[in-house]
Amino acid sequence: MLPSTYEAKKYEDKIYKIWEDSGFFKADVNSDKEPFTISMPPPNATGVLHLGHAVMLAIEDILIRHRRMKGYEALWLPGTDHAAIATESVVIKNLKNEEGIANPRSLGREKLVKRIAEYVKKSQGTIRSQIRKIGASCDWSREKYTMDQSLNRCVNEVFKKMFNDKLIYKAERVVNWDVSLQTTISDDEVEYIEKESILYTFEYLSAKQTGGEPIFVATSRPETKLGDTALAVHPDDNRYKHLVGQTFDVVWPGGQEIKVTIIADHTVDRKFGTGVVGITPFHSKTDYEMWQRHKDKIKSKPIQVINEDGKITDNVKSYVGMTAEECRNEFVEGLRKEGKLKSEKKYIQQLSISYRSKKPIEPLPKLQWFIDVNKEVVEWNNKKMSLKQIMQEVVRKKEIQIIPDRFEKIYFNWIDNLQDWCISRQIWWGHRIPVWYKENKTYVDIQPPKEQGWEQDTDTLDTWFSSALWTWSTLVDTKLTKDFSISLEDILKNSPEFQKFHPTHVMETGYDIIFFWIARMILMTTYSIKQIPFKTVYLHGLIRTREGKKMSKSDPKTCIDPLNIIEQYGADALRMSMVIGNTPGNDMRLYEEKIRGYRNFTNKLWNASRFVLTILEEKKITNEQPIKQENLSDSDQWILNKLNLTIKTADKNLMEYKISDTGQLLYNFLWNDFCDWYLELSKGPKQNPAVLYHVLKNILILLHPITPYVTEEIWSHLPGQKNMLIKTNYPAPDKREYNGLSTEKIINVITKIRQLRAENKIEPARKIPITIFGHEHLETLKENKSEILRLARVSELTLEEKGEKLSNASTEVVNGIEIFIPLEGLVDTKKEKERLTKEISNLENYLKSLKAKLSNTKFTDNAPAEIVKGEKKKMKEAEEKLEKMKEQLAQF
RNA sequence: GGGCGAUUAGCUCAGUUGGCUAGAGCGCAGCAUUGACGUUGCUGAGGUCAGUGGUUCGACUCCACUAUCGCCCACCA
Repeated sequence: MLPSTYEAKKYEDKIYKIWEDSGFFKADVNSDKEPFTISMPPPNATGVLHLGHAVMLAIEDILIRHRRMKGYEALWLPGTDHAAIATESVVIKNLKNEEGIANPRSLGREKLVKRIAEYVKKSQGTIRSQIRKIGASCDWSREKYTMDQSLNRCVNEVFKKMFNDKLIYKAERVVNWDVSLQTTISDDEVEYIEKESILYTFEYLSAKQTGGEPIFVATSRPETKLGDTALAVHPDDNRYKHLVGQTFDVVWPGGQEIKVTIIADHTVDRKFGTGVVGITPFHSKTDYEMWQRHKDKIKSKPIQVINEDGKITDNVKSYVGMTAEECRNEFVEGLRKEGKLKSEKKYIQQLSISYRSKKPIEPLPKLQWFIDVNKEVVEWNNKKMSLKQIMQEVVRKKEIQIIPDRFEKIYFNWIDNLQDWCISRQIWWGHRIPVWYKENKTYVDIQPPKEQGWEQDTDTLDTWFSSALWTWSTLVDTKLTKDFSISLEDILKNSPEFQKFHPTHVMETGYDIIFFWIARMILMTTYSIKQIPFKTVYLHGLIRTREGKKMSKSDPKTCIDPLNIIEQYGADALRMSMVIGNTPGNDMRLYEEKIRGYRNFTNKLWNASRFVLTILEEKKITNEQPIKQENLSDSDQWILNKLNLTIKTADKNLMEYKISDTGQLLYNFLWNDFCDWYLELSKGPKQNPAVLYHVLKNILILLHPITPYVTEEIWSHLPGQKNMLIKTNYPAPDKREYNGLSTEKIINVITKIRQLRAENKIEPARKIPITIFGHEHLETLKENKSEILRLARVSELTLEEKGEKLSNASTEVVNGIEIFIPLEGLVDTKKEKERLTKEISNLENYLKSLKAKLSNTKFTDNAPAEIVKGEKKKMKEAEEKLEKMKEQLAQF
C-alpha cells in the first residue's frame, strides 16, 4: 500500500540511480532502430544549474524519453563547455582574492592554464550532479567536454582547412577591445546600453583657415580627436562642398599637431551635430572603414591615441599616461580656455559594452585572426558559396527548420549584417591557435612543426569556435583522433557514432544564443563536414519572474533556485511548471504557486494510482488482464475512447514539438476524465479492474516523459510489470471502436442535478427525491440509476418516459432529458420562477441569432455544408429545450 | 532608423489553416458527499478578446492604422 501523499524527495535520487546503473540512457550504436539525436547545449563547466538550464533539460528530456519509448535509438549527448573568458576570469579573480596573487598572469602560461584546468575538474562535478537532479536521461557514457583531445583535434582540423581555403586570415583591423578582460571580443559579444553623456561641440577649423565660416565638430569623445586624420562631410552639403579635398593643420590644446583632410562621404548625416565628422581611424570601426575608402586622398597617417589599458599613448605627448577620461577633461578644459568650446549638451548615447565584463568597449587597431564570411569558396549543392550564403541556403531550403519560424527572419537579418568574425582571443584558457612562427615564416597544421625554433601563436580561439562544432566533434571516434596520420574525412567515415547519429535531429536552446551558437554551428558544420548540424531548431523562451522581470542570480528574491524547488516540490513538479504554458520563442513567468499546482498534480496521480492498486490487490490481480469487449460497460467504453484520443493527440503533439499542449492534455485527462468521472463511476457495481489497470498503465506511460520520477515509482507497484517504465513501449491507439455515449449523457444529467441543487441551496448532505422524464433515453437512465443516485445524492429516483410536468419543481432539460426536483419544503419557488424566466429569455435570444443566421441565404450558400448542418442542429436542440422549459414554467 | 513579439476573467496563460452562447489553472465566493487524494470534492460569480476602420455570410483569429509594454538589429559622430 502506498503512503497517502507522494513525497518526491524519497524516491527521485534512488530512481535516477537505478536508471543510470541499468544503462537505459545509453544509446546503442549498433542497433537497427532509427536514430534520434539531441546534442545537449553544454553548460559552462564551472557553472551552477539555473532555470535556463532546467527548462532546456526538461524539454530535451521529454523529447528524448518520448522517442526512446517510441522505439527510436535515442541519443542525448551531454557535456560541458570550457567557457573560455568566463572561466579564466573567475579563476584569475580567485587567485587574486584567495591567494593574494596580484597578477596571476605572472605565473606564466603553463601554470595558469594548469590551475584553471584543475578548477574546472573540481567544479565540473557540480553541474553534472545537478543535471541528474532534473531527471535528465542523457547518455553519460558519451559525455564530452569542449577541451577534450578529440574536440581539440576537430578544432585544429577545421582551422587548418579554413586557413587553406583562405577563409581564415590574419589582418589588422579595428576590433572590440575589452579593457578589463584584456582581450578582443567578436561583434556579437558587444551589447549596447543607453547612457547619458555629453556631446561637445567645438571649433575645429577657424574662419581664418577656411577663409569663410569656421568649422565646428560635435563629439562625445573629444580625446579621440587627437588622432584625427580627416573631416568628413556629406557630398551634397553646400556648407562644406567647397572645402572637400583640402588639408588643414590643426594644433590642439597641449600642442598636439595633426593634419586633417576634408573628405566627402554619403554615410555622413547632414542633420546630426554640425554635419561634420572627425575621422579617427584607429578608435572607431566606422571611421576606420571611411578612412579605408578615402585613404589615398588623406594626407596624414592614422595614429593610435589610446592603448590596451585605456590610457593615452606616447603618440600624444601632452596627455601621455592619462586615462581616456582624464584626457577628455583636460582636453575640453584646454578648448574652453582657448575659447573654442561652443557647447556641451546632454544626450543619450548608445554605449557599447562587453557582453562578458559589462564594461565599455574600446575600439582599437589590432592584428587578429578573422573568418571571412563573404568569400565564395565553399562547395554546397554543387555551387560555390560563401559562408553567409550557405547559412541562408540551408534555412531557406528548409533543410533546417526553426521553431518558431518567425526567428528565421531574425536569423536572416543577422546574416545580412554579418561581418568577418574575429576569432582570436588574448586569453590563455581555450584552444590555442594552431599556427607557429619562425622568423617571418608561418606554419599552420594540426600538430606543431617537428623542427626546433618555432613559436606558437599566443592567442586562443573564441569559445564559440569549438562550440560551433559540437554536434559532430562529440561523435568522432576518440581513438582515431589521436592518430594524426588519418584525415578528418577518414575519421568521420570511420566513426560509427558519427555515421549513425549525425546530423542530429533537434537543437533545443534559448533564443538568446541564436547568433552566438545556432548560426555558428550552421556555418561551421555545413562548411567543414558538408552536413547540416541539425534538422530542427527549437528555441525556448526565457524564464521570468512573476512580474515579468529577468531573474538575476544576484537577487535571490527574484531568482528561483531549481535545486531548492526540487527539494521542496520534486523534479516532476518543476518540469511540468516549466513546460506547460511555455510556447517556443516566448518568455514565460514562473512562480511558486504554479509549481505547487503541479506538485498537487503529481500527488493526484499518486492517489489515483493508490486507489486503483488497492482494487487490484483486493481482486487479487497480479497481471495485466486482456480487455474483453463483451465485458465492457458504457463507462468503460467512454474512458477507453477518451484514452485512445489522448494517446493519438499526445503523440502527435510531441512529434510536432507541442510540449505544452501535451502536458495540458494529459493533466486534463487524468484529473477530469479519469479521476473525477471514471474512478467515481468505478466505485459502483460496474467496476472493471482490467480497464482500471489498462487506463492507469497508459496514463503512466503517456506521462512518463514529462513526469518521469513519479510515474516510474508508481509503475514499480503495478503488478506484473517486469521492466522499468523508462524502457516501456509508447502505446499505439486501440484499433477497436468504443462507444461511451450514454456515459456522456449520464455525466450531463448528474452535473445538471448538482447545479440545480447548488442553485437552490440544497445542502449536499441532504438526499432528495427526483423525477426524470427520459424520453428516448429512458433505458440508458435505467441502466445507470445507481450512478445517478450515488453521484448526485438522490434518495429516490423516479424514471418515466414522459408525463405530466411536475408543478412547483426546480427543473432543467439536458439532451432532451427533463429533470424535476420537487420543491415542497426545499426551494424558494419565486426564485426558481425567476431563474427559469431568465434562462428562457437567454435561450430565446440565442435562438434568435441562430435563426437570423440560418435565414440569411448568404450564409447558407457560402458556408460549408458541415457548418450549416451544425447550426441547424443547434437550433433544433435549442427549440426543443425551449419548448420543454416553457411548459415547465407554466406549472408555476 | 529598421524589424519582431505581446495586449483575452482579479493574476498567469491557452485558443493550430476564419465557423461551439470564448476556455484552463490559480485566486475569489458558497457548500462539503472519501473504497484514493483537504496537496481533496461539488457548484458559482467574473470577459465590448487594447482601440479604430476594413475584408467576409461570419473575425479573438485575416488586413491597415493607433496606443501601451517588451525584445532584437543598425556605422548618427
